[in-house]
Amino acid sequence: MTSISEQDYLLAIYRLRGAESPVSTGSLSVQLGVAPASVTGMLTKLHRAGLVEHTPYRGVVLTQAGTREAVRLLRRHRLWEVFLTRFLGLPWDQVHEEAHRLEHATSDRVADHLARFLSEPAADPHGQAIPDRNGILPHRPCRSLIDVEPGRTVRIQEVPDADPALLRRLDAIGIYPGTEVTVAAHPLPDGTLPVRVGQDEHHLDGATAGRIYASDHPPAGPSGSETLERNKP
Amino acid sequence: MTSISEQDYLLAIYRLRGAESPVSTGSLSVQLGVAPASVTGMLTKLHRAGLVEHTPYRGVVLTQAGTREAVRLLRRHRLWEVFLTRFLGLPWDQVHEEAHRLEHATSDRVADHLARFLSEPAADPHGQAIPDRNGILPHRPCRSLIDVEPGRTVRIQEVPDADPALLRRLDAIGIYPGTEVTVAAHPLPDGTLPVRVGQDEHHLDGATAGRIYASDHPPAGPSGSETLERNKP
DNA sequence: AGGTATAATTAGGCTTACCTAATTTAGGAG
DNA sequence: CTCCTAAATTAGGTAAGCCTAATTATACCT
Repeated sequence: MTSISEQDYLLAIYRLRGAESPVSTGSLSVQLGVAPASVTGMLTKLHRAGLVEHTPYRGVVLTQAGTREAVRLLRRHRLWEVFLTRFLGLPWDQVHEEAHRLEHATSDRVADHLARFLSEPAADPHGQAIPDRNGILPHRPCRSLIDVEPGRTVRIQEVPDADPALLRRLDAIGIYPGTEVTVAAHPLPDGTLPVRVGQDEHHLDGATAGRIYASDHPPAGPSGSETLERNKP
Repeated sequence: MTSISEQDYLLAIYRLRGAESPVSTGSLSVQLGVAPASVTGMLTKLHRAGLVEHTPYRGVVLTQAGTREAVRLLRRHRLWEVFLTRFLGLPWDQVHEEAHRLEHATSDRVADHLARFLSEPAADPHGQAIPDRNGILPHRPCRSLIDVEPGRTVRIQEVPDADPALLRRLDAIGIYPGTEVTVAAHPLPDGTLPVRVGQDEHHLDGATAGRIYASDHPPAGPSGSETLERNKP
């Protein structure tokens, strides 16, 4: 039985790409708001439980079992985010925190019923993909805004979900999944990226632009295959 | 900030009528599945926090602050039970356990939005009243089945929510909020109470009958003021 | 190659919430 | 009124999960 703390660590490692490449103690310490020494202790514990491969001073990667558990949690988290925005009408900058608590209190049974109730959604309000009940994450081809060539118009697929202030800013300038934006130029000397949204031009700071993902789409047709639902009812 | 454990104790005390009269260490120990010594320790802690009035060897009562907190939790618990049965289609014998976990992961904000989404329900699937957001519990006049005079027909208002096996039995014989039952006779020597439900007669054991509550209602009209929703969709 | 800054680990403690075993209290029976 | 039993409390101990401080490893720079 994994505790809430253990679950938090597994999900944090997963979010830092720990299913693919080693994650440092330091980055986990920042992500979880915990002292580095505490991370080391927990990693040892998760290692003994077979959820993680930890090489001292070299970082940590999730085992298959650890990845499975992390994806289960990710599914619960994002399903709750969908429910909270779509049915309870919570603004998209508040649902991450709420879902973070609910994800640990959700049985498989409830998760599956919730997914069915929500019509098996493919993505949460921030556009992040929701794993299916077998842990399969649908792969969508998209790339970071900083990798888009200047002049190209793309459709926003995904924005970072954990920073409420950032989400309110993005909402204010109209950037959310489904929006069309045009990258206006190369990044400026100050590191910001000029983008056009509708008639307006905004500058996104580099860190933000790097964590917004978009897909190319036929410039001719205004609507692609399927449009993600809006974050507010 | 009250911990999950503290919350469990407060709600357990409340359920044992600890807002009205003293509750013993032993009954809490049974209710929570914890050693009596652990209860004493936690009561001391809750006492220091001003949530509880504890007189050693004499039992514990909730203070006003403790009652307020317990009722907040009760509201969350029962709101989730309504959601889980009405929208997710979970059977009524499973929702207590699920709601017990969710209640601790629910902010005021989510509780209020959930209540609005559910149309401010007055009772959970077991007929137990849901406090409003100010902590006011609607009072419904009803009495235990063992207090009903033989021959009288009453309408079931409330059944105990925590025992899945019992709930499945009640469901099988058609006893749930809204059902009309007739108390067929005085309790038998073996302690069971004969009741008629539709055409069938069943014997309820004393402990069960004592925890089922019913209201008198006009024998003429088949439907009272408002009928509680059924436990399954 | 050596020295040093940074990151990670070990060592030692604290708090929460539980346990078992020993002791104390309350309250009824004789 | 005293004794006895059941219930409750105190005493002492464990496991999780966090902390700070001290130590050790890595890797970069000259």
